[in-house]
Amino acid sequence: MNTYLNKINDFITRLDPETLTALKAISVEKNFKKGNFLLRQDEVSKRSYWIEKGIARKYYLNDGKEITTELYFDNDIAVSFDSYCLQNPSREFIQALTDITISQTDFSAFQKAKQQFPKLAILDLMMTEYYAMWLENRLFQFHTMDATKRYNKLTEDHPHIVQNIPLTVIASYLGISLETLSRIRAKK
Amino acid sequence: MNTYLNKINDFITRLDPETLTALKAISVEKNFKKGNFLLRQDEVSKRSYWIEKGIARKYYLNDGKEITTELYFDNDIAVSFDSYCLQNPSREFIQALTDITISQTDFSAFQKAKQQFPKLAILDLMMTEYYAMWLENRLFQFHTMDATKRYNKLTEDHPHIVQNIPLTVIASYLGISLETLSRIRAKK
DNA sequence: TTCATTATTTGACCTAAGTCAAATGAATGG
DNA sequence: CCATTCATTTGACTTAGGTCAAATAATGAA
Repeated sequence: MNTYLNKINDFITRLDPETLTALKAISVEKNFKKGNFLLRQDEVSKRSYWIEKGIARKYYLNDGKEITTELYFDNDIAVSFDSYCLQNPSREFIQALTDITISQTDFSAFQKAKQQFPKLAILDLMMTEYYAMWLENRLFQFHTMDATKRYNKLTEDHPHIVQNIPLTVIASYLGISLETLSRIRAKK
Repeated sequence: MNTYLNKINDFITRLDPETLTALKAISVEKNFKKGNFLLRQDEVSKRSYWIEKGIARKYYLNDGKEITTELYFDNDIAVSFDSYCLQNPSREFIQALTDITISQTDFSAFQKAKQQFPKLAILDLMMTEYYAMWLENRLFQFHTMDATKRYNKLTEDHPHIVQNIPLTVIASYLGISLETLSRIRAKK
């Protein structure tokens, strides 16, 4: 999987100067304080966020309970995907879990740029493919691993996670209750 | 969601003749008998399958148990996604559940065609976006609905499903045991 | 038809994880 | 430095859904 991220990075670094300039022209750097929202429920996701530094998450509410669908670290792209694609109101929130720096790219400007610079369409495709594979893998983990295994896998993949993120968030990301997570951790 | 499928169809019908010809040139129609495999585990997914008529499914084995990850009907695209993108051996099987007719498109030919006809890259992007949204929705259903609700939703979305597909397949698609599915059906 | 094989149902019991409630620990503003 | 609020743990109990085993359909080939 990481192989594919490298491929994407290679692709970006090898872009011709014009395309690269066009991409930079539609991106802006911004900062958010811990706890603040990059996107709220019911807003239309008009931009994507490249996380330069810090941690963020995406979540939605179900029966008043938060379900965290994704955690973002350095170099991840944060976006409420269906809201971004369809330009519909989002059911998800995107929130900074630490102070963060992001580079945001405007949706409609990117749409136009893709027409003019076909390589940007290819880039968009590769990133979307990466996200789809990530989603497949997440489904796979839910189907084949119990709560303990999922937790172990997560801490293995992101050892720094526990230091920085409240357990409530981790539990909801793993699809288990806070209490169950606490018990899993107690066993070790 | 269906809105997006319409958008994709519109896009295809409005393609310029050259692009359309290029697309058709790399596609071939084929037939498979019920029970036969379009793709087996460990094979590399070198082509995508547009289902013209019939039903198919994608599944993998876990502890000797089948987990069905997707059901395909008319006009769906069947592909082992990560195997197709990365050209790695597939962990999934794709199998005809009825006699089916498909139109298959070669991976590497499509890659080349995308370079020459940028609109094909856009088309690929739209289809991939659709698949990612579908995956998000499937995850959403697993997180927010219990077995009964998932079954009701499935029969609602695909009323013809029960007539044609063995319950074992439906159960594994819903992520429940055959016995649980049987009990859910008995209640109604 | 009939037998054999496969699909589905039903019953009895088990288990991972959830819920509710209360206790303890940590962190932060005043 | 205390008090209040938030985060985490622990305990007791419940539950959705799984497992294993056996009983019925249903299907299909000879």
